[in-house]
Amino acid sequence: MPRIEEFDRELVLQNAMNVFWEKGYNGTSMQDLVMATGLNRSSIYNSFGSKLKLYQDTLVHYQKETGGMFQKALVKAKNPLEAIRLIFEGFLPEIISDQKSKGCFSMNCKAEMGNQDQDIRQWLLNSQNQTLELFQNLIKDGQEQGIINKNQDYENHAYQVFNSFQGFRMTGILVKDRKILKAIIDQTINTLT
Amino acid sequence: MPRIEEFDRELVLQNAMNVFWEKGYNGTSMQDLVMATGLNRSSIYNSFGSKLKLYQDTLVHYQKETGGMFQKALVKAKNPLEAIRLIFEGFLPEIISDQKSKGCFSMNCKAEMGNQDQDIRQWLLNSQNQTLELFQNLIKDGQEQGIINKNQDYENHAYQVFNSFQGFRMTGILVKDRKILKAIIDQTINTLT
DNA sequence: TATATATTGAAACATTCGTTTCAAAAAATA
DNA sequence: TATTTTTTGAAACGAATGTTTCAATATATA
Repeated sequence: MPRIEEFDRELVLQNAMNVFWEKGYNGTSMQDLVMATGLNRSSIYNSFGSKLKLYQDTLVHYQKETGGMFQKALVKAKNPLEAIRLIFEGFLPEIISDQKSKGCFSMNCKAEMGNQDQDIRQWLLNSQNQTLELFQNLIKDGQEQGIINKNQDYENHAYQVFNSFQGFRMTGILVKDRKILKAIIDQTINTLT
Repeated sequence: MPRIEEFDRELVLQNAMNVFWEKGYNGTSMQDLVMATGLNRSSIYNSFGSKLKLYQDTLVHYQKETGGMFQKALVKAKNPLEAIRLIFEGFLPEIISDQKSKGCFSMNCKAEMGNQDQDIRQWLLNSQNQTLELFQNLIKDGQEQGIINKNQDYENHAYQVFNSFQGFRMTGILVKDRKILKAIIDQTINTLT
């Protein structure tokens, strides 16, 4: 009996995400979202509840996207060390071609909303733990294979890589020079070998 | 002849900065600023021009503050390597005691406003260059003194330290464990020795 | 085809936004 | 003390904010 939703939910989330990404949560108006998604105001509220809920949905959408990039790197890599390198390098095209200087959606979210909304804060913590665990597992494997040094235990190594990765995303906002970015990746990998 | 300004300009900037820092530019309303500074609306406009100009003034105020912290580290340090360590460690108290999870004002600004206002973008670039030059000079000195390795030229080393520093400020938003933060600093210093 | 259900479009909601206005108040100079 | 200059307080500005409303529209089932 029900009339079915006409729009492509993932496409709407993609478009909404891009606006939030560029302007931030508070910098984005409902009117911006109406124009970017092509949906009517009432359709947005009917399907997503509120501006904040829609924002949270775009965060999950983003997580899926980046999760896919991580998986690609894991599949392509021949060993754990190369996997970490490929994860970093996977963001190079996005960083360099980012004409609008949107930066990283996740970092932007953390800076703007990490201390404003409890649900978002929890999402950020979960996302952080997921990334840390991924690095931890890779480094543990690498250490067992003798590819990665044991100067530090795998937890500390993982935090260091995580730290460097976050710096990488922030640096990439104003630094677009591939050579410099590559050097930063090299140095991060170097601390593991 | 003129009636003199009654308020302490630096104190007003300090209070305004704290609001912007916690809520972001777009998350802060003029009413927030009136309450935080104790000034009347018209006084704010009369003395600072607009919300955006006031924000820009708080950025400069912040730069003075952090510049002071950097100088303290330089004075206290016995060598360039220790200087870099002290710079990082100088932010530890702020990070750990940051109950509101405000993070780093400069990182927040970069994430939210770096692509929204040309003047702010330019300020961020200047600020970045200043920090990079500081690190470059320290590392060049350290290399000449034989304290810092020559695995990389001083420019690349500086970018790596800068990158790690930005990661440090972002990581510190959700990670408050002193041991972990110390380990991140240690690893950053390690790449230089 | 008739019915039930959900989505859609346009308008309106109260509230808040950043900013302006202007008369009253205050202080330094003459 | 009189004058000049600036700040201050309170109110008001139009525009924009996020959200709600509700009749009209569209569709899958019976």
